Amino acid sequence: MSEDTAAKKELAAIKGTRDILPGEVEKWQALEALARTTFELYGFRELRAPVFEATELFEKGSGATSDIVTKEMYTFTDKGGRSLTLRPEYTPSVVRAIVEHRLDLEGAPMRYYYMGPMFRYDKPQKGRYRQFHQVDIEVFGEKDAAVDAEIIEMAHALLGKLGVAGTETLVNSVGCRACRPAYSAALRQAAAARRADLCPDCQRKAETNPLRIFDCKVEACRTIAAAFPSIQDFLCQECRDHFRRLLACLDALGIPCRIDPRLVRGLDYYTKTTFEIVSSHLGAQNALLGGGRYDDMMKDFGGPDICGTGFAMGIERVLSMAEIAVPKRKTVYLAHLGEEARMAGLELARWLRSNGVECLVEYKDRGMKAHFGRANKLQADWVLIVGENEMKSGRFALKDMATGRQVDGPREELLALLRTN
RNA sequence: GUGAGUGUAGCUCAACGGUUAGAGCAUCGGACUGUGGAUCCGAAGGUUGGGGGUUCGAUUCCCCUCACUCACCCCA
Repeated sequence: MSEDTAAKKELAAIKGTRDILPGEVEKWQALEALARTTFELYGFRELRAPVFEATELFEKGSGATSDIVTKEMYTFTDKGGRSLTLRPEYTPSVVRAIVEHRLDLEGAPMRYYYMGPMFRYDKPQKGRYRQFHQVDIEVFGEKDAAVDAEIIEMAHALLGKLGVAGTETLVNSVGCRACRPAYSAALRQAAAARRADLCPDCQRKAETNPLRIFDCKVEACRTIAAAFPSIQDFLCQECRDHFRRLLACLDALGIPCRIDPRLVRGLDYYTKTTFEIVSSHLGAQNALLGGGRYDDMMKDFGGPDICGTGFAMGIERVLSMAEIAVPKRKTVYLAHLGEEARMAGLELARWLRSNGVECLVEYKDRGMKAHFGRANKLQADWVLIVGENEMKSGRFALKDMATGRQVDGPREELLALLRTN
C-alpha cells in the first residue's frame, strides 16, 4: 500500500520536466519541421552538439556573474572526476565546436541551427521549466547589421508560419567594449547616487551589472532608473552606425519594432544588437525569443576573432501560442474474423504497409460490431474486412467509414483506391 | 531561494464536522457471432497527496511535509 504511493511518487516526472504525449507531440513535430525548412531557406545547416559539456565552457561563455551560471546550472561530477554541466544554453557549445573543428576555415557559410533540450535549475512556473526546449540559430563571421535584421526577419517568418500573432519586437544596442565601459561607469555613478533608495537586489546589481537595474520591477527602482542615462547616448560611432543600419534594414524588410533602451539580455556576452520578441499573452515569462550579437565571444575562447549573432526561441512558449493545424492521418483498421483470418490479416497488413498505407491490426477476438465500434473509437478512415468469405475468394471488403460506402475487390485494387483517397 | 493559491476515481468536479465518499465523461463487460457512431443494463476504479493533532466522529478544522499552479527573482 504505502509501497504503491512511494512507487507512484518515485515514478513521477522530475519537477520542472514533463512528458510530451501523443496528441501533443504532433505539434512539436510540425514546429520542428517548419523551423527546419524555414532556416534552410536562409542557408542554415543543422549542427548537433552534446547535451553536456565541461562546466568551464559555460562559466566562460555565459559570464561568471550571470544567474544562469551562479545558481541555475545542473552540474555534476562524472566517474572520472570531471565537472560536467547539462547545457543551460546552446551558444557556447556551437562556439566550442567551431573552434574545435576549425569550421571557420572551411569556407562554407557559418550559419547553424539546432533544436533540443536545455536545463536550468529555476523554480518552475508558467512558461518556465527545468528541462525546456529551444530552437537556436547562430551566424558567424558577418559584421554587417544587415544579418541581425535578416535573422529577426527569419524569426518573424517562422512565427508567421506557426500562426503566432500579437507579438512585439524589441531592439536595442548594448554597445561594445569601446563604449560600454563609459556607459557602465555613468550608470554605476547614477546608481551609487541613489543607492539608498534602491531595493537590496538592485544595490547588488549596481556593483555587478548595473545594466540589469533596468530589469527591476520594483516601482521605486523603475522611477529612479528612468532618470538614469540611456545607453543610446553613449554608443561609440561604430555602434551607433551599426544600430542605425539595423533599424534601416528592419524597415526595408518591413519588420515593425520598438526601440527599448532598457532591453538588456541576461547573458554577459552580448555586444551591439540585442532583441527580443515578446507576447502579452504568455504570463510573466513573456519572451518567445531572444538574442543578439556577441562579437567577442569566439576570441575570448581562444579562437579566431570571429563575430557572431543569433537567437534562441522557447519551444514551449511558442507552442502555447501557435496555431498549428496538424494534418489528419488516414488509417485503415483491419477487422479479422476467426483464427485463420487473423493470420491472413497479419500478412495483408504487412503488404499494405510496405506499400505505404498506415494500417492497424488488433489481435483481440471481436465480432463485426465490436470491430466497427473499435474502428470508430480509433477514428479509422477505413475498415478492411478479412473473414472466411474473403479468404476463399481473394476479394476483400473495404469500407469508407465517413461515407459508409463499401467496395470489394482484390488487394491491388483496394490499394489503388486507398492511394487515391 | 521568497510569497500566495490548490490537492477527492484516468479526466472534470460534488459531498453542513455525522450512515458504506458520489456524479458526468472515459475504461471494461453484456444486450449484439459478418457491418459503425445511438440507446439500455452492469462492472471495475479511492488509505480524499502523505504524516501528526483537535474531536465521540475529520474529505471538511489546526500544524508539519510533499506535489502542482501562479507570482517574485531570472529567462526561452
